[in-house]
Amino acid sequence: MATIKDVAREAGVSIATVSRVFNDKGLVSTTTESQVRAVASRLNYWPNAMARSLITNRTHTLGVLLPDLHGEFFSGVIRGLDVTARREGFHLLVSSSHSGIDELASALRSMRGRIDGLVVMAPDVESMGSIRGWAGDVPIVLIDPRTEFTEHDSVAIANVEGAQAMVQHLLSLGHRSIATVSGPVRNVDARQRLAGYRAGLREVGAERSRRLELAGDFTEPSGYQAVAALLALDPRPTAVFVANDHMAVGVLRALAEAGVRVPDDMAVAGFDDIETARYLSPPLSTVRVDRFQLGARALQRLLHRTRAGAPAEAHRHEVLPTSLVIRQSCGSARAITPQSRAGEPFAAGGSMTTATRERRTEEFR
Amino acid sequence: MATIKDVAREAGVSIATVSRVFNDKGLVSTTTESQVRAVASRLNYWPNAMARSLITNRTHTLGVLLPDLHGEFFSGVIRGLDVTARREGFHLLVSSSHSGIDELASALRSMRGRIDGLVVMAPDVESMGSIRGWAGDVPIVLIDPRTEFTEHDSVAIANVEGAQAMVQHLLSLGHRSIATVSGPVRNVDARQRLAGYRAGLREVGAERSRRLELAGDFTEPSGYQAVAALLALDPRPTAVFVANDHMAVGVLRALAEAGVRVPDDMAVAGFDDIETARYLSPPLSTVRVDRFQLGARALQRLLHRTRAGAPAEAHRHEVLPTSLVIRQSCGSARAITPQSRAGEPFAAGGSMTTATRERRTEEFR
DNA sequence: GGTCTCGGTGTAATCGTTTACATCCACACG
DNA sequence: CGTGTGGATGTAAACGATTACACCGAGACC
Repeated sequence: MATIKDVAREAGVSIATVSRVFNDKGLVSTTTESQVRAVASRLNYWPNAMARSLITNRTHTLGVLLPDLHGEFFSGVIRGLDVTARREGFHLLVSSSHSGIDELASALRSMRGRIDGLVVMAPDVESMGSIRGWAGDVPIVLIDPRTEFTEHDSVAIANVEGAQAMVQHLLSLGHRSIATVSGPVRNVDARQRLAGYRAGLREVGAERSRRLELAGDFTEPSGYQAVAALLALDPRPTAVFVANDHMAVGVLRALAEAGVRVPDDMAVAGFDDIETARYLSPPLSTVRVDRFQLGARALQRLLHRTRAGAPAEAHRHEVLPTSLVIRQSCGSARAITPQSRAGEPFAAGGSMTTATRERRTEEFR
Repeated sequence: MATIKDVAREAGVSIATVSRVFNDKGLVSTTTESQVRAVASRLNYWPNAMARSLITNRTHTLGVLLPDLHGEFFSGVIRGLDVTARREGFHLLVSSSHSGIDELASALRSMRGRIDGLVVMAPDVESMGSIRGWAGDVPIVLIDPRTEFTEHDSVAIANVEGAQAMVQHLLSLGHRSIATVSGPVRNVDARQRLAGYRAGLREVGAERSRRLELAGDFTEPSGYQAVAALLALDPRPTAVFVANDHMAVGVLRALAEAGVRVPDDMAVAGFDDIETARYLSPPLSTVRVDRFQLGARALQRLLHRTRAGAPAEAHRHEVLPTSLVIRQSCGSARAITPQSRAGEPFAAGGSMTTATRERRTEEFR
C-alpha cells in the first residue's frame, strides 16, 4: 500500500505538501495540487487512518453499545444511527448483546481510544453505573429515559405520556377496570410505562389496585402466562394495557385459546408498534415509537458534542413523542373502519393516518 | 490519558518492559510484571489502539457491509456476526443501507486501513464488481449464494434447494398448478429461488409456464399487487410459492380481500420464516433460514482467513441448509394439528418441531 | 577463574501521518 | 535598490506503541 512518502517522491514534493492537499488546507498552488492528486490516484493512495488518528487524536468513529434487544427495535434504532453517521462521514463501531454489567464494562474499555464518542443504551436500572470511568473521556449520549444522569446528554421515548395516553383512550371507550401487564422490574422503560398507566387511571379516579398490575418481562411467553392471572381476577377487567407488543402477542394468543373474544370481551393495547402488530388478529392497537428517529437524534446530539466549539453547553435530555395507533384490538376502530377496503391497498399499513397524534416534540433543556 | 512512558517512569522500568507485560511476551520477571501491572492500573492505563495498529498493521476490527435490508433479516445476521466477533475479541465496524454501487465503493474505501477483514453482503447482481479494488488487501467473505467469485470465501443460504423442497411439498399435497411470485430480477437470491421453483416442477413434469411466474420485488406491496395477476390466470393455480415472507404477507391480505380462502382455495407458501410469519392468518408455511448462523459462519470464516498461517488455502463456498416450516397456509398441517392446544403454551412458536428438516449442511470444498 | 548460556532488561528505529516553524522567492513599495 | 509582505514549500518533531538488537549479570561447566 502506498504511503505519503511514495506520493511525495513521485510528485517531486515534500510530504507536508501532500498532507496539505489531502486535508484541504489551501496554501497549495493549484498546479502542485493537481499534480499530487494525479500521482495519488495513480498509486491508489489513501491516507492511513491509524497514523492520522494517532496524531490528531480523532478517529472519525463513534461507538454504539446496545443491550441484547429484540430484533425489530434494534434494527430500527441502528438504522437511524447508521444513516445519520454515514451522512456525516463517521463510522460506527457497534457492540450489542451485553447481558451483565461486566460485559458492558469490558466492551467499553476495549473501545477506548478507538472512538470519538459513544451512544449507550442500557435500560437496566443499575447498569448505567460508572460508564464514564470505563469509557475514557469522549462525549456520551444515552438512549435512556432517565434525566438524573446530569453528566450526559440523552434521548428517550415518552414512555409515561405514551402509556398514559393509551390508558386515557381506553377510559374514553368506557372501560373502568383496566389491567396492565408490566415489563421487567429493573427495566427503566417498563417502570415508566407502569407509571404512565397509573397516572392515566389516577386522573379519572378509575379503579386502581396492585391486583391489576400483572408481572411480565417483555417476552412473548411472559405475556402468554400473564393471561391466566388476568382471567382469574374477579371481577374481571374489561381491558388490558400490555407494556410492549411482544407480550401483547402472547396475550392475544392466550386469550384466543381461552375463548375470550377481543375486543368484545377484553380490549387489548400494546406499546412499540412492531411490524407484527398490524398482522395480529385482531390487529393490535398500540403506542407508536419512532425507532429510527431515536437513533438518528442520539447520533446528532453526539456529533454536536463531538465537534462542539463550546463544550460548556449544558446537557440536554430530549424526549421523542409517541403516537397512538388505533387498530381493532381495543374496540374503537370497528365503528370507524369498514370491514372491507379492497380499493385501498395499504389501509392496514397506513393506520398511522387514522391515529390520534399525541404530544408533539417536547425538548427539555 | 496515561501513556506507556508514564507507566514506565512510575514503575522504574523501560517502555519496552511495559510493552512486554501488556503483550504477554514472557521474558519479564514476575516481580517486575506485578509492579508494572500495579502502576498501570493505578494510572488507569490501557495501550493506545491506534499506536498499536500503526506499527503492527492489525486493527482487531472487522468491517461489515450490508445492503439496506429488512429489519428482521438484518438483525438476525448482525447478531450472528456480533456475538461471534466479541467472543473472539474483535470489533465490528458496520455500514449498511447502501443503495447504489457508488455508495458501496466509497464506504469500502473509507474503511481501508481500519479493518483486518471484511464481510460483504450485496445481493444485487452487478454490485459485486471490483470489491477487491476498493477494499485494500484484507481478506473478504461474501454472504452471497454465487460460487463464481473464486477469489473470496462465501457463505450462503441454500436458496435453490429450499425453494425446490417447498415446491415438492406442495406437489406432494396434490397441487399440480403452482404459481410463484418472484423477487427483484437483479437479486441473486431471488433468481436462485426462482430456479429452485422451476427445478421442483420440472422433476415431476408438472405444469411449467412463464404465465405462472409473477413479478415481485421482495416488498409487501409488490406481493399484494401480484395477486391481481394471479387471480386472473385461467385456469387458476391452486397454490402459490412466494419468494419471501414479506411479499407473502401482501399476498395473504390481497387474497383475503378478494374472498379467496387460504388454504382451501389457494395454498400459499413463503421463504425466510420471519417472525411475523407465524402470526399471520392463516399462519404461513415457509422455508426457514438461520440468519444468526449465516452471520456467525461468515465471521468464523473471516477470522480463519485473518489469522491463517497458511493463506494459500483454497477458497470455500459454504451453503447453509434451510428447513421447511409447515404451518397452515399450505393446507397440510390442518390434519396434523388439532385446532386447540391450550395446554401447550408455545405450539405455534415451536412449529420447528413439526417441521420437516430438509438437507443437512453441505459444504463444498 | 575463564567462558558460555540465557533470562531479564534497555536503547533506539520504526510505523504514516500532522503541523509548528523555518525558509525561500517574487513582488510591491518607498 | 533595500526592505517588508505573504504565499508556497520544506524540515523535523511529535503521536504512542512494538520489536530487533545490544547489553548485563548470574550460574553452569570445564
